[in-house]
This record gives sequence, C-alpha cells and structure tokens, in this order.
Amino acid sequence: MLTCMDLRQLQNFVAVAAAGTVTGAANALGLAPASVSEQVRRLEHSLGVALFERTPRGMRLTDAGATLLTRARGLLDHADEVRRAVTGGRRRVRIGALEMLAAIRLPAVLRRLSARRPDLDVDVRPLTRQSLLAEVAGGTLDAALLLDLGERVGGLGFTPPADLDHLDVGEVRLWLVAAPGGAREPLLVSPSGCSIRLAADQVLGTRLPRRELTSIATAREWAKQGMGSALLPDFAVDPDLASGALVPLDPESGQAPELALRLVWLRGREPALRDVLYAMSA
Amino acid sequence: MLTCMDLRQLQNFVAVAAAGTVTGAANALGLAPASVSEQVRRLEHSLGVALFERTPRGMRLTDAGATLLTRARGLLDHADEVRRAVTGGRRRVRIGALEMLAAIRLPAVLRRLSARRPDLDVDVRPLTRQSLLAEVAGGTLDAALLLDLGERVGGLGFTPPADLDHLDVGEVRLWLVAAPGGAREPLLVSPSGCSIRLAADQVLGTRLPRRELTSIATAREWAKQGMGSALLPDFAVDPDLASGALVPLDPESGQAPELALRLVWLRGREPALRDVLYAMSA
DNA sequence: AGAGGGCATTCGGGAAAACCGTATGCTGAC
DNA sequence: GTCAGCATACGGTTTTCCCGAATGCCCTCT
Repeated sequence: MLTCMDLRQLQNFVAVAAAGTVTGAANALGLAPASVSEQVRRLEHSLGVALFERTPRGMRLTDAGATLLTRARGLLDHADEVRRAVTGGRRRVRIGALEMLAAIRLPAVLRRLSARRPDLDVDVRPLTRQSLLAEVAGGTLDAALLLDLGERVGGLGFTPPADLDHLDVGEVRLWLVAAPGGAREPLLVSPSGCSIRLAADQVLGTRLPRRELTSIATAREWAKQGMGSALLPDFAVDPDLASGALVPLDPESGQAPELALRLVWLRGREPALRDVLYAMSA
Repeated sequence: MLTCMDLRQLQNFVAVAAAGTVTGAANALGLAPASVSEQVRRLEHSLGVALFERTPRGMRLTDAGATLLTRARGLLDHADEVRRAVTGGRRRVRIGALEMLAAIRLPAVLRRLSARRPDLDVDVRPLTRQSLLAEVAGGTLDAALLLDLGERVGGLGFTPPADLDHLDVGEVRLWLVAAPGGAREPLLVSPSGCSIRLAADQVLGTRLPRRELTSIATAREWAKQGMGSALLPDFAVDPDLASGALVPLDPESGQAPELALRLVWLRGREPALRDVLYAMSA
C-alpha cells in the first residue's frame, strides 16, 4: 500500500464505471483492456476495497465503488481546476442543448453566461435528449439544457440515467392552439420522444384523438391550416399568435403549465462548475 | 504533456516548497535528492511553468509556484478525504499546542472536539511557538493552539512564517499581581520569546525595570515572595488569587487585555479540516 | 444442445519511468 | 582560498505501464 491513489487510476476507474465494461472504457481511453483491468485492480488493492462486482456482462459498482465514483469525479475536477489555475489556461465548459432550444432560447442564456463569466470558453452541441443525458452521465458533457416539468429531473416523463443535479434557468409557456374557425381535433403531436410530445401526453392525457407528425413545425403548420389543435411552445407560436393565424384555445384551468428550461449536470461535480452553471440563470 | 500532474509529484513539490531545498525535502520524503529534483522538473515541464527559482542556497517559489502551492495542498487534502471516505479509515488530526497550554487549557478544548466529532483521532504535541508555527507551515501539524493578541495572527509580537488562518476558541485573562505588601518593582518576566513575556512587552511597554526569570512559574513564586510584580495568565495565578497569596494591582484602564486562545492553520487547507477546527471553539 | 460472441482476466515481453549512488558545477561563508 | 551546502547530470537497477495474444467464463442465438 505504499503507492496510493494515482489520478490516472481514478480516471480509468471513472471511465470503467461510466462505460460499465473494461473494454468500453479501454476504447474510450485509447488503451488496451488489459491495462485498464490492471489499473483498476491496482486501485482496488491500494484502497483495500472491492470497487466492482465482476459479472460476465461487465462491471457493476459495489457500494464502495459508488461512494468513490462521485468523489473521484470531484477530485478529478479539482485537479483540473488546479492545473488551470497555474497554467492560466481558460476554462472550457461543454454544454449540450436540445436541438429545438439551441436556435431560440439558448442564445440568451449564453449571453448571460459570457457577460458574467467572460473567462470561459463555452462549447455548445445540439443533441437529442437521450444523447444529452447519456453524455452528461458519461462526462462528455458538463451540463445539458433541456425541457422538463416539476421539481425533479424527469418530471416530464423520462428517466435520467444517473444522479443529476438541476437548475431552472427559464420557462417555456405552452399554448394549446388551433386556427381560428379550424378543427379542434385531432390533437396534432410531434413524434414520441420529443419533449413537447411528452408534455402533451403529461398535460392533456392520451385519451384525445391524435395524429402524429414529424416535427413541431409540421404540427404548427397543420394547425394553421385548420387540421386540428396542437400544444406548442411559446417560441414556436408567438408570431402566429400575434398575427392571428393561430388562436389559443381556452384551456381548462391549469391545463397549460409552464415547462422549465432546465440545466442538468452530474451530481457531485466540482463547486466551481456549479458556480458557472448558476451564472446561466436569469 | 501527455502525462499530467501526478499526486506524488505534487507531494514532492509541496515538500520542496516547505523545506526550501531539494535536499531537505528528499530527507523528509525518504528519497534521494536526485529523484525529487527530477520529479519537480517533470512537474514543471508537464505544466509548462517554472515553479521555482533555483538559487545556490535552495529553491525559491515563483509566483506560479506560490499559486500552485496552496492549491496543491488543497488537492492533496481532498485526495486524502476521498481515500478516507472509501476505506472508512478514521481521520487523524495532528494538533500542536503551546506547552504552557497543554496542561491547563487544552483538555477542555479537546473534550469539546471529541464530543462533537467522535469520528476523529487526535494527536497532540506540546511544542514551543516557533516549532508550532514551523510545523504548521510545513504541514507536519494540521493546526496549532497558541496565545495571541488582536485581530491578526502575530498581534502578540511574532511573525507567522506563512499565510495562516485562525479561530479564537477561548480567552486567557492576564493579571498584574504582586504579594500583598510586597515590592511592586521590578517587573518579573519570563524569558524572551515566551508568549506571556511578549504580552508583557506589548501591554506594559519596556520602560519598567524588569528582571528576567527562567519561567512563568518562577516569576510567580518570586512575586509571592514579594520580589516584585508580574503579569501572569489566569490559569497560573487563580489559586494564589483565591488564597490571597497574590493580589491584583489595579491596572490603569485597559491595561490588562485578554489574550486569545487561538487556533491557527495554513490558509487553504481543505474545508473538511476547517469544520473540524471550528468544532473546537466554545 | 452446441457454437459463437462479448466479457474480464492472465501471461510474457518491451518501453518508460522512478529511484538510487555518485559525480559535477555552482555560490556564499569562513 | 578552501570548504560546505546546494541543485543537477549521469549510468544503472527496479518498478510500473502498456500491449498483444491467449484463457476461461457466461449468455445468447441457432
């Protein structure tokens, strides 16, 4: 036990925990599986604790492993921060956002961030919610901006793949709209999996007759042509509401809650990252 | 720059910074000077920054080195905490105290600490103020309990060897005493360097006729025998005040301020350590 | 049931790094 | 001017790191 806890070992450990397999982690790290396996074993031996249960399908974290995982991430973050502090390197933050938000709502958020923290380099990548969550869980992304509902991550109807922390940085209002004088049915919905579709399922239930279209924009156009009603986010329908091409259907009380513009990240990341993320809120 | 910041390198770096020489650090670490030198050079190269100025008398920190030093300590502390969290190892805290405090005032402080934080193993070492400060600066001691005056560390008249944080955990009242009916002069003082002597110099000035004795206890005994007056801490004279063997001389207003029972530690140590230390305050 | 694929691990070897003891060059002190 | 103390360069040994190939395991698909 003379040799203790190398940062590289921790990096390997985190990679294995994220990938769930030694092989996957080795690929991600550009190493051979044998090397990663040995490093993990060495780490376990130096700590005197089993970090993984070996199964023929991969590696499952033990309790001690789970304990170490969050702390190891924090320590690696800390090390990174130290390195940056002394090299004067700028901090690079990798943020992902739902494609639908990237164009409309993201710029204002990023403007706030760069005004308050001009010392940052921000990478932005538009992705699907699944990819966002996977990359945040895997550490490829520092945080993700998506739509959600309620107090807990996943309230909109998806299940986060890891223990995520969150912060709401804005709101998105939903409008149930139709063309003036047009049909109110069916409910025109976007493809299953789309956040707005999840919101429609959550808010309006699934009993209404519905027609699935390929995108929010398509649903809006169909609605404008009187083909039914649609539950759409403010940024998609504001112009049409202003011009009168679409009119809000008087929702029953409480039928149109606001979605949260929600920033999520892996719980336990360094405090410095949290500060950065909080600088994105209004 | 493929290989980045090994914890062991940071340990070496901190040791060199503390010792001021590679040789000293090597002795402290149980390594050969050549090894330590190479590690430091490797670290500098991997960071792309010069950490030390090489002088023929030793190593002097550069600005970047000073920046790294505090953060490296913090990171090493963090790593230690992570290791403890997963191995379930108990935390060991090394505390030093002025010899004169160890017997009388330290037990109550430690009782508070172990009542609030039973998960700790506390090492206590009685030392002189010089040793205390040196060991805290060098990292051999986590914190030191000593006497001080005013808002800043060193207000009693010594200069701290590093950037120290502090917390006052109690007070020590000073009494200017003499035997009833005995002489009031000279002022009987303890050896220069002793905290109580510093306090006497600070509070009473140096104009009074004075006689230097070998210890506080000696000064008290001389005072009891009517050989002069002495400025003594409460814990040394309480019994004699109670019995009437010594009586307080009415000090001019504000002449007998209270000393602070002060806990000092190296600024930048991990937050977890701070929590421990705060648990020692009243 | 049997073959095949994905998995972690073991093994042997080669490259890199850590470490040591010694030797060298430097500077300030005596 | 010599000497002590310092950092460092050098050659050699031990340890670590990493790889490719081979092994054994278990699940799955046929």
